[in-house]
Amino acid sequence: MPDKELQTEEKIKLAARKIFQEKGFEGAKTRDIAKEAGINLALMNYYFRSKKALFEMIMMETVQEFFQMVFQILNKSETSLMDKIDGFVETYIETLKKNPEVPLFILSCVKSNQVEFQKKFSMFQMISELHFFKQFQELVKQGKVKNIHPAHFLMNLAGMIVFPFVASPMIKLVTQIPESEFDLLMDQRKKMVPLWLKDMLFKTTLDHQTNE
Amino acid sequence: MPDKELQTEEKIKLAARKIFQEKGFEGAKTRDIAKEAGINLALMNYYFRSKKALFEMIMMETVQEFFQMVFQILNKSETSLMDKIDGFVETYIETLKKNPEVPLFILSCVKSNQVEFQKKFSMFQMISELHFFKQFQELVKQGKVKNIHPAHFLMNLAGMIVFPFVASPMIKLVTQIPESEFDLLMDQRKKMVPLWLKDMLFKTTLDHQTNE
DNA sequence: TCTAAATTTAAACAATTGTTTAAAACATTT
DNA sequence: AAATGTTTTAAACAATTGTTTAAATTTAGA
Repeated sequence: MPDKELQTEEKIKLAARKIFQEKGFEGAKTRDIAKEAGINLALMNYYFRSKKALFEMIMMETVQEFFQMVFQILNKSETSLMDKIDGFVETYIETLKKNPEVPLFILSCVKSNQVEFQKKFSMFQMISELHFFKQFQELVKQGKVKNIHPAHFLMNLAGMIVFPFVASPMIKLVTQIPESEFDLLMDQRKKMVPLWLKDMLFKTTLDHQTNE
Repeated sequence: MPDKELQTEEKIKLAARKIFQEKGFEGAKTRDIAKEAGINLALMNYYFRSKKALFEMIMMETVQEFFQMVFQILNKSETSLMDKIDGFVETYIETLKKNPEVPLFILSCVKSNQVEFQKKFSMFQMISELHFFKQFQELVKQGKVKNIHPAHFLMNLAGMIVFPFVASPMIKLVTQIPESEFDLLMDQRKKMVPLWLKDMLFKTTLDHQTNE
Protein backbone atom coordinates (compact mmCIF):
# COMPACT_ATOMS: atom_id res chain seq x y z
CA MET A 1 0.00 0.00 0.00
CA PRO A 2 1.90 3.02 -1.22
CA ASP A 3 1.41 6.50 0.08
CA LYS A 4 -0.18 7.59 -3.17
CA GLU A 5 -3.38 5.70 -2.48
CA LEU A 6 -4.73 8.20 -0.04
CA GLN A 7 -3.57 10.93 -2.31
CA THR A 8 -5.54 9.86 -5.36
CA GLU A 9 -8.55 8.89 -3.32
CA GLU A 10 -8.50 12.33 -1.76
CA LYS A 11 -7.93 13.98 -5.12
CA ILE A 12 -11.05 12.31 -6.48
CA LYS A 13 -13.17 13.26 -3.48
CA LEU A 14 -12.03 16.85 -3.65
CA ALA A 15 -12.77 17.09 -7.36
CA ALA A 16 -16.09 15.31 -6.97
CA ARG A 17 -17.12 17.65 -4.18
CA LYS A 18 -16.41 20.64 -6.35
CA ILE A 19 -18.12 19.35 -9.50
CA PHE A 20 -21.14 17.91 -7.68
CA GLN A 21 -21.70 21.12 -5.76
CA GLU A 22 -21.39 23.09 -8.95
CA LYS A 23 -23.60 21.01 -11.24
CA GLY A 24 -25.56 18.56 -9.11
CA PHE A 25 -25.64 14.80 -9.48
CA GLU A 26 -27.07 14.59 -13.00
CA GLY A 27 -25.18 17.60 -14.30
CA ALA A 28 -21.82 16.32 -13.11
CA LYS A 29 -20.25 13.90 -15.59
CA THR A 30 -17.75 11.27 -14.53
CA ARG A 31 -15.35 12.57 -17.14
CA ASP A 32 -15.61 16.08 -15.67
CA ILE A 33 -14.67 14.73 -12.26
CA ALA A 34 -11.78 12.68 -13.62
CA LYS A 35 -10.48 15.68 -15.53
CA GLU A 36 -10.79 17.98 -12.53
CA ALA A 37 -8.97 15.43 -10.38
CA GLY A 38 -6.35 14.84 -13.05
CA ILE A 39 -6.82 11.08 -12.93
CA ASN A 40 -7.82 8.31 -15.27
CA LEU A 41 -11.56 7.85 -15.71
CA ALA A 42 -11.55 4.27 -14.45
CA LEU A 43 -10.02 5.21 -11.13
CA MET A 44 -13.28 6.70 -9.98
CA ASN A 45 -14.91 3.28 -10.16
CA TYR A 46 -11.82 1.60 -8.79
CA TYR A 47 -11.95 3.64 -5.59
CA PHE A 48 -15.66 4.37 -5.21
CA ARG A 49 -17.50 1.63 -7.13
CA SER A 50 -19.91 4.01 -8.88
CA LYS A 51 -20.83 7.63 -9.48
CA LYS A 52 -23.88 7.20 -7.27
CA ALA A 53 -21.82 5.81 -4.39
CA LEU A 54 -19.31 8.65 -4.70
CA PHE A 55 -22.08 11.20 -4.73
CA GLU A 56 -23.79 9.77 -1.69
CA MET A 57 -20.54 9.82 0.23
CA ILE A 58 -19.90 13.46 -0.67
CA MET A 59 -23.49 14.38 0.09
CA MET A 60 -23.53 12.73 3.51
CA GLU A 61 -20.14 14.12 4.46
CA THR A 62 -21.16 17.64 3.48
CA VAL A 63 -24.40 17.50 5.42
CA GLN A 64 -22.74 15.93 8.44
CA GLU A 65 -19.92 18.48 8.58
CA PHE A 66 -22.40 21.26 8.28
CA PHE A 67 -24.69 20.10 11.06
CA GLN A 68 -21.84 19.17 13.29
CA MET A 69 -20.76 22.80 13.27
CA VAL A 70 -24.29 24.00 13.87
CA PHE A 71 -25.01 21.57 16.69
CA GLN A 72 -21.71 22.15 18.41
CA ILE A 73 -22.49 25.81 18.99
CA LEU A 74 -26.12 25.33 19.86
CA ASN A 75 -25.35 22.59 22.35
CA LYS A 76 -22.70 24.26 24.49
CA SER A 77 -23.85 24.23 28.09
CA GLU A 78 -21.60 27.08 29.25
CA THR A 79 -22.90 29.86 27.02
CA SER A 80 -26.05 31.89 27.50
CA LEU A 81 -28.78 31.89 24.89
CA MET A 82 -27.76 35.35 23.77
CA ASP A 83 -24.14 34.35 23.42
CA LYS A 84 -25.20 31.31 21.43
CA ILE A 85 -27.06 33.52 19.01
CA ASP A 86 -24.08 35.83 18.64
CA GLY A 87 -21.64 32.97 18.16
CA PHE A 88 -23.89 31.06 15.85
CA VAL A 89 -24.46 33.95 13.49
CA GLU A 90 -20.79 34.89 13.47
CA THR A 91 -19.35 31.46 12.70
CA TYR A 92 -22.20 30.51 10.39
CA ILE A 93 -21.71 33.57 8.20
CA GLU A 94 -17.95 33.16 8.24
CA THR A 95 -18.30 29.53 7.15
CA LEU A 96 -20.69 30.44 4.36
CA LYS A 97 -18.36 33.13 3.10
CA LYS A 98 -15.79 30.40 2.58
CA ASN A 99 -18.26 27.85 1.17
CA PRO A 100 -21.02 29.84 -0.48
CA GLU A 101 -22.20 26.95 -2.69
CA VAL A 102 -22.74 24.49 0.14
CA PRO A 103 -26.22 25.52 1.32
CA LEU A 104 -27.88 25.35 -2.10
CA PHE A 105 -26.21 21.99 -2.62
CA ILE A 106 -27.52 20.67 0.68
CA LEU A 107 -31.03 21.99 0.13
CA SER A 108 -31.16 20.38 -3.31
CA CYS A 109 -29.84 17.11 -1.91
CA VAL A 110 -32.37 16.97 0.90
CA LYS A 111 -35.17 17.78 -1.51
CA SER A 112 -34.17 15.01 -3.92
CA ASN A 113 -33.36 12.43 -1.23
CA GLN A 114 -35.96 13.00 1.44
CA VAL A 115 -36.59 9.33 2.11
CA GLU A 116 -32.89 8.49 2.41
CA PHE A 117 -32.36 11.29 4.90
CA GLN A 118 -35.36 10.31 6.95
CA LYS A 119 -33.84 6.87 7.43
CA LYS A 120 -30.21 7.76 7.97
CA PHE A 121 -30.44 10.81 10.15
CA SER A 122 -32.05 10.02 13.41
CA MET A 123 -29.48 12.63 14.40
CA PHE A 124 -31.97 15.24 13.39
CA GLN A 125 -34.43 14.23 16.01
CA MET A 126 -32.06 15.52 18.63
CA ILE A 127 -32.90 19.09 17.87
CA SER A 128 -35.34 19.34 20.75
CA GLU A 129 -32.57 17.98 22.97
CA LEU A 130 -30.17 20.79 22.17
CA HIS A 131 -29.16 23.01 25.04
CA PHE A 132 -30.16 25.97 22.94
CA PHE A 133 -33.66 24.67 22.66
CA LYS A 134 -34.02 24.08 26.38
CA GLN A 135 -32.79 27.58 27.16
CA PHE A 136 -35.28 28.93 24.68
CA GLN A 137 -38.17 27.07 26.26
CA GLU A 138 -37.11 28.08 29.75
CA LEU A 139 -37.26 31.76 28.83
CA VAL A 140 -40.66 31.29 27.25
CA LYS A 141 -41.87 29.61 30.43
CA GLN A 142 -40.54 32.50 32.52
CA GLY A 143 -42.45 34.87 30.30
CA LYS A 144 -39.25 36.65 29.37
CA VAL A 145 -39.54 35.71 25.74
CA LYS A 146 -42.49 35.91 23.39
CA ASN A 147 -44.42 32.71 23.01
CA ILE A 148 -43.96 31.82 19.39
CA HIS A 149 -43.35 28.44 17.84
CA PRO A 150 -39.59 27.78 18.03
CA ALA A 151 -39.69 26.83 14.35
CA HIS A 152 -40.38 30.47 13.53
CA PHE A 153 -37.26 31.54 15.32
CA LEU A 154 -35.29 28.79 13.64
CA MET A 155 -36.57 29.79 10.21
CA ASN A 156 -35.73 33.44 10.79
CA LEU A 157 -32.32 32.57 12.16
CA ALA A 158 -31.47 30.31 9.25
CA GLY A 159 -33.27 32.42 6.69
CA MET A 160 -31.50 35.65 7.52
CA ILE A 161 -28.12 33.94 7.49
CA VAL A 162 -28.43 31.39 4.70
CA PHE A 163 -30.77 33.06 2.25
CA PRO A 164 -28.38 35.82 1.16
CA PHE A 165 -25.86 33.16 0.15
CA VAL A 166 -28.37 30.88 -1.52
CA ALA A 167 -29.81 33.79 -3.45
CA SER A 168 -26.58 35.69 -4.00
CA PRO A 169 -26.57 35.41 -7.81
CA MET A 170 -30.11 36.77 -7.88
CA ILE A 171 -29.36 39.47 -5.31
CA LYS A 172 -26.28 40.61 -7.19
CA LEU A 173 -28.35 40.76 -10.36
CA VAL A 174 -31.21 42.69 -8.81
CA THR A 175 -29.28 45.11 -6.62
CA GLN A 176 -26.23 45.49 -8.85
CA ILE A 177 -23.96 44.85 -5.89
CA PRO A 178 -20.50 43.62 -6.92
CA GLU A 179 -18.80 40.61 -5.35
CA SER A 180 -16.52 42.68 -3.16
CA GLU A 181 -19.28 44.73 -1.60
CA PHE A 182 -21.39 41.63 -1.05
CA ASP A 183 -18.91 40.16 1.41
CA LEU A 184 -18.83 43.47 3.25
CA LEU A 185 -22.59 43.35 3.63
CA MET A 186 -22.29 39.85 5.02
CA ASP A 187 -19.80 41.10 7.58
CA GLN A 188 -22.24 43.80 8.63
CA ARG A 189 -24.87 41.13 9.11
CA LYS A 190 -22.75 39.37 11.72
CA LYS A 191 -23.61 42.21 14.10
CA MET A 192 -27.06 43.07 12.80
CA VAL A 193 -28.76 39.69 12.50
CA PRO A 194 -28.32 38.91 16.21
CA LEU A 195 -29.86 42.26 17.10
CA TRP A 196 -32.83 41.67 14.85
CA LEU A 197 -33.28 38.18 16.23
CA LYS A 198 -33.22 39.37 19.82
CA ASP A 199 -35.78 42.02 18.97
CA MET A 200 -38.03 39.25 17.77
CA LEU A 201 -37.71 37.51 21.08
CA PHE A 202 -38.15 40.45 23.41
CA LYS A 203 -39.88 43.44 21.93
CA THR A 204 -43.62 43.65 22.23
CA THR A 205 -44.48 44.36 18.68
CA LEU A 206 -47.27 46.73 17.75
CA ASP A 207 -48.33 48.22 14.47
CA HIS A 208 -46.27 51.10 13.18
CA GLN A 209 -47.74 54.23 11.70
CA THR A 210 -45.98 56.48 9.29
CA ASN A 211 -47.42 59.42 7.46
CA GLU A 212 -45.78 59.69 4.10
CA MET B 1 -54.23 24.91 -38.10
CA PRO B 2 -56.42 22.69 -36.01
CA ASP B 3 -57.56 23.45 -32.53
CA LYS B 4 -55.46 20.62 -31.14
CA GLU B 5 -52.22 22.47 -31.80
CA LEU B 6 -52.52 24.76 -28.86
CA GLN B 7 -53.67 21.86 -26.79
CA THR B 8 -50.60 19.69 -27.34
CA GLU B 9 -48.24 22.62 -27.22
CA GLU B 10 -49.76 23.56 -23.88
CA LYS B 11 -49.69 19.96 -22.68
CA ILE B 12 -45.97 19.79 -23.37
CA LYS B 13 -45.24 23.08 -21.63
CA LEU B 14 -47.22 22.07 -18.59
CA ALA B 15 -45.47 18.72 -18.35
CA ALA B 16 -42.08 20.27 -18.97
CA ARG B 17 -42.65 22.85 -16.29
CA LYS B 18 -43.45 20.15 -13.78
CA ILE B 19 -40.57 17.82 -14.66
CA PHE B 20 -37.98 20.59 -14.99
CA GLN B 21 -38.95 22.10 -11.65
CA GLU B 22 -38.81 18.67 -10.06
CA LYS B 23 -35.52 17.43 -11.48
CA GLY B 24 -33.71 20.36 -13.09
CA PHE B 25 -32.47 20.56 -16.65
CA GLU B 26 -30.04 17.65 -16.59
CA GLY B 27 -32.20 15.45 -14.40
CA ALA B 28 -35.26 15.86 -16.59
CA LYS B 29 -35.25 13.44 -19.52
CA THR B 30 -37.12 14.15 -22.74
CA ARG B 31 -38.87 10.81 -22.38
CA ASP B 32 -40.08 11.76 -18.90
CA ILE B 33 -41.59 14.94 -20.28
CA ALA B 34 -43.22 13.16 -23.20
CA LYS B 35 -44.68 10.54 -20.87
CA GLU B 36 -45.94 13.14 -18.40
CA ALA B 37 -47.55 15.06 -21.28
CA GLY B 38 -48.95 11.89 -22.83
CA ILE B 39 -47.51 12.69 -26.22
CA ASN B 40 -45.08 11.16 -28.65
CA LEU B 41 -41.43 11.80 -27.97
CA ALA B 42 -40.80 13.53 -31.29
CA LEU B 43 -43.48 16.13 -30.71
CA MET B 44 -41.29 17.89 -28.21
CA ASN B 45 -38.79 18.68 -30.94
CA TYR B 46 -41.56 19.38 -33.44
CA TYR B 47 -42.98 22.16 -31.28
CA PHE B 48 -39.95 23.41 -29.40
CA ARG B 49 -36.91 22.51 -31.52
CA SER B 50 -34.84 21.16 -28.63
CA LYS B 51 -34.84 20.31 -24.94
CA LYS B 52 -32.65 23.31 -24.29
CA ALA B 53 -35.01 25.69 -26.09
CA LEU B 54 -37.98 24.29 -24.19
CA PHE B 55 -36.16 24.65 -20.89
CA GLU B 56 -35.15 28.21 -21.56
CA MET B 57 -38.71 29.13 -22.42
CA ILE B 58 -40.03 27.56 -19.19
CA MET B 59 -37.24 29.16 -17.17
CA MET B 60 -37.80 32.64 -18.52
CA GLU B 61 -41.57 32.41 -18.21
CA THR B 62 -41.31 31.24 -14.60
CA VAL B 63 -38.92 33.99 -13.61
CA GLN B 64 -40.91 36.64 -15.45
CA GLU B 65 -44.23 35.62 -13.87
CA PHE B 66 -42.62 35.63 -10.48
CA PHE B 67 -41.06 39.05 -10.74
CA GLN B 68 -44.09 40.51 -12.37
CA MET B 69 -46.04 39.69 -9.22
CA VAL B 70 -43.35 41.08 -6.98
CA PHE B 71 -42.86 44.29 -8.90
CA GLN B 72 -46.57 44.93 -9.27
CA ILE B 73 -47.03 45.17 -5.52
CA LEU B 74 -43.85 47.08 -4.82
CA ASN B 75 -44.57 49.62 -7.52
CA LYS B 76 -48.10 50.70 -6.60
CA SER B 77 -48.13 54.43 -6.08
CA GLU B 78 -51.32 54.50 -3.99
CA THR B 79 -50.22 52.35 -1.06
CA SER B 80 -48.02 53.36 1.85
CA LEU B 81 -44.73 51.62 2.52
CA MET B 82 -46.28 49.77 5.44
CA ASP B 83 -49.20 48.61 3.37
CA LYS B 84 -46.80 47.45 0.70
CA ILE B 85 -44.97 45.32 3.22
CA ASP B 86 -48.21 43.81 4.47
CA GLY B 87 -49.51 43.14 1.00
CA PHE B 88 -46.24 41.82 -0.26
CA VAL B 89 -45.78 39.30 2.52
CA GLU B 90 -49.38 38.15 2.30
CA THR B 91 -49.54 37.54 -1.42
CA TYR B 92 -45.98 36.24 -1.62
CA ILE B 93 -46.59 33.58 1.01
CA GLU B 94 -49.94 32.65 -0.51
CA THR B 95 -48.29 32.26 -3.93
CA LEU B 96 -45.51 30.11 -2.49
CA LYS B 97 -48.00 27.88 -0.71
CA LYS B 98 -49.43 27.08 -4.12
CA ASN B 99 -46.05 26.78 -5.88
CA PRO B 100 -43.56 25.68 -3.25
CA GLU B 101 -41.02 24.33 -5.77
CA VAL B 102 -40.73 27.53 -7.78
CA PRO B 103 -38.19 29.45 -5.66
CA LEU B 104 -35.58 26.68 -5.51
CA PHE B 105 -36.03 26.21 -9.25
CA ILE B 106 -35.50 29.89 -9.92
CA LEU B 107 -32.49 30.14 -7.62
CA SER B 108 -30.87 27.15 -9.30
CA CYS B 109 -31.61 28.60 -12.73
CA VAL B 110 -30.12 31.97 -11.93
CA LYS B 111 -27.06 30.33 -10.45
CA SER B 112 -26.47 28.19 -13.52
CA ASN B 113 -27.31 30.88 -16.07
CA GLN B 114 -25.90 34.05 -14.58
CA VAL B 115 -24.53 35.38 -17.85
CA GLU B 116 -27.77 34.79 -19.74
CA PHE B 117 -29.78 36.59 -17.10
CA GLN B 118 -27.40 39.50 -17.00
CA LYS B 119 -27.98 40.05 -20.70
CA LYS B 120 -31.72 39.44 -20.95
CA PHE B 121 -33.01 41.16 -17.87
CA SER B 122 -32.32 44.82 -17.97
CA MET B 123 -35.67 44.62 -16.22
CA PHE B 124 -33.83 44.01 -13.02
CA GLN B 125 -32.09 47.32 -13.07
CA MET B 126 -35.42 48.94 -12.44
CA ILE B 127 -35.38 47.94 -8.81
CA SER B 128 -34.07 51.29 -7.66
CA GLU B 129 -36.89 52.83 -9.67
CA LEU B 130 -39.62 51.01 -7.77
CA HIS B 131 -42.03 53.17 -5.81
CA PHE B 132 -41.28 51.00 -2.79
CA PHE B 133 -37.64 51.89 -2.98
CA LYS B 134 -38.29 55.61 -3.23
CA GLN B 135 -40.59 55.53 -0.23
CA PHE B 136 -37.93 53.65 1.68
CA GLN B 137 -35.25 56.19 0.87
CA GLU B 138 -37.57 59.08 1.71
CA LEU B 139 -38.14 57.71 5.21
CA VAL B 140 -34.43 57.23 5.71
CA LYS B 141 -33.85 60.81 4.65
CA GLN B 142 -36.47 62.00 7.10
CA GLY B 143 -34.70 60.06 9.81
CA LYS B 144 -37.82 58.06 10.51
CA VAL B 145 -36.19 54.83 9.46
CA LYS B 146 -32.84 53.40 10.42
CA ASN B 147 -30.09 54.02 7.93
CA ILE B 148 -29.19 50.55 6.76
CA HIS B 149 -28.35 49.40 3.27
CA PRO B 150 -31.67 48.67 1.53
CA ALA B 151 -30.20 45.34 0.44
CA HIS B 152 -30.32 44.20 4.06
CA PHE B 153 -34.00 44.92 4.23
CA LEU B 154 -34.55 43.17 0.92
CA MET B 155 -32.60 40.12 2.05
CA ASN B 156 -34.54 39.91 5.29
CA LEU B 157 -37.83 40.40 3.53
CA ALA B 158 -37.13 37.74 0.94
CA GLY B 159 -35.28 35.49 3.35
CA MET B 160 -38.02 35.30 5.93
CA ILE B 161 -40.63 34.62 3.28
CA VAL B 162 -38.82 32.42 0.79
CA PHE B 163 -36.39 30.49 2.94
CA PRO B 164 -38.99 28.39 4.79
CA PHE B 165 -40.26 27.14 1.43
CA VAL B 166 -36.84 26.56 -0.07
CA ALA B 167 -35.74 24.69 3.02
CA SER B 168 -39.04 23.01 3.81
CA PRO B 169 -37.79 19.42 3.33
CA MET B 170 -34.92 20.15 5.71
CA ILE B 171 -37.14 21.99 8.19
CA LYS B 172 -39.68 19.18 8.22
CA LEU B 173 -36.86 16.73 8.81
CA VAL B 174 -35.25 18.70 11.60
CA THR B 175 -38.34 19.89 13.44
CA GLN B 176 -40.56 16.88 12.75
CA ILE B 177 -43.34 19.18 11.64
CA PRO B 178 -45.86 17.45 9.35
CA GLU B 179 -47.07 18.90 6.06
CA SER B 180 -50.39 20.06 7.46
CA GLU B 181 -48.89 21.99 10.34
CA PHE B 182 -46.29 23.56 8.08
CA ASP B 183 -48.89 25.41 6.05
CA LEU B 184 -50.42 26.66 9.29
CA LEU B 185 -47.07 28.09 10.34
CA MET B 186 -46.81 29.83 6.99
CA ASP B 187 -50.21 31.40 7.57
CA GLN B 188 -49.03 32.67 10.94
CA ARG B 189 -46.05 34.24 9.23
CA LYS B 190 -48.30 36.38 7.06
CA LYS B 191 -49.00 38.47 10.17
CA MET B 192 -45.69 38.05 11.95
CA VAL B 193 -43.13 38.72 9.24
CA PRO B 194 -44.46 42.25 8.57
CA LEU B 195 -44.22 43.03 12.28
CA TRP B 196 -40.67 41.79 12.49
CA LEU B 197 -39.72 43.74 9.38
CA LYS B 198 -41.20 46.95 10.70
CA ASP B 199 -39.33 46.47 13.94
CA MET B 200 -36.15 46.33 11.93
CA LEU B 201 -36.97 49.63 10.35
CA PHE B 202 -38.07 51.56 13.42
CA LYS B 203 -36.84 50.21 16.71
CA THR B 204 -33.58 51.50 18.06
CA THR B 205 -31.90 48.24 18.77
CA LEU B 206 -29.72 47.78 21.83
CA ASP B 207 -28.18 44.76 23.38
CA HIS B 208 -30.41 42.54 25.42
CA GLN B 209 -29.49 41.10 28.78
CA THR B 210 -31.01 38.02 30.25
CA ASN B 211 -29.98 36.27 33.40
CA GLU B 212 -30.53 32.60 33.00
C1' DT C 1 -64.52 14.61 -52.30
C1' DC C 2 -59.93 15.45 -53.38
C1' DT C 3 -55.65 17.73 -52.41
C1' DA C 4 -52.30 19.87 -49.70
C1' DA C 5 -50.78 21.05 -45.48
C1' DA C 6 -50.20 20.08 -40.65
C1' DT C 7 -49.72 16.78 -37.03
C1' DT C 8 -48.54 12.41 -35.06
C1' DT C 9 -46.14 8.10 -34.88
C1' DA C 10 -42.65 4.28 -34.71
C1' DA C 11 -38.22 3.50 -35.64
C1' DA C 12 -33.63 4.55 -36.10
C1' DC C 13 -29.49 7.42 -35.42
C1' DA C 14 -25.62 9.43 -33.31
C1' DA C 15 -23.58 11.20 -29.40
C1' DT C 16 -22.89 10.95 -24.58
C1' DT C 17 -22.07 8.66 -20.44
C1' DG C 18 -21.38 5.28 -16.62
C1' DT C 19 -18.98 1.20 -16.26
C1' DT C 20 -15.95 -2.76 -17.26
C1' DT C 21 -11.95 -5.17 -19.02
C1' DA C 22 -7.50 -6.66 -19.65
C1' DA C 23 -3.09 -5.33 -19.98
C1' DA C 24 0.65 -2.31 -18.30
C1' DA C 25 3.17 0.12 -14.72
C1' DC C 26 4.46 0.37 -10.14
C1' DA C 27 5.49 -0.98 -5.49
C1' DT C 28 6.39 -4.48 -1.91
C1' DT C 29 7.98 -8.70 -0.11
C1' DT C 30 10.75 -12.60 0.08
C1' DA D 1 15.82 -10.51 -8.75
C1' DA D 2 11.53 -12.94 -8.94
C1' DA D 3 7.01 -13.10 -7.45
C1' DT D 4 3.04 -11.01 -5.80
C1' DG D 5 -0.15 -7.64 -4.99
C1' DT D 6 -1.65 -2.93 -5.97
C1' DT D 7 -2.54 0.96 -8.86
C1' DT D 8 -3.04 3.07 -13.33
C1' DT D 9 -4.14 3.16 -18.16
C1' DA D 10 -6.30 2.87 -22.83
C1' DA D 11 -9.84 0.90 -24.99
C1' DA D 12 -14.19 -0.99 -25.44
C1' DC D 13 -18.97 -1.92 -23.97
C1' DA D 14 -23.67 -1.29 -23.11
C1' DA D 15 -27.22 1.62 -21.85
C1' DT D 16 -29.26 6.02 -22.03
C1' DT D 17 -30.66 10.07 -24.20
C1' DG D 18 -31.53 14.03 -27.43
C1' DT D 19 -32.68 14.28 -32.02
C1' DT D 20 -34.03 13.05 -36.78
C1' DT D 21 -36.41 10.61 -40.41
C1' DA D 22 -39.85 9.03 -43.22
C1' DA D 23 -44.13 7.20 -43.30
C1' DA D 24 -48.95 7.38 -41.49
C1' DT D 25 -52.76 9.96 -39.91
C1' DT D 26 -55.51 13.84 -39.34
C1' DT D 27 -57.22 18.32 -40.59
C1' DA D 28 -58.50 22.30 -43.60
C1' DG D 29 -59.60 24.40 -47.83
C1' DA D 30 -61.15 24.28 -52.75
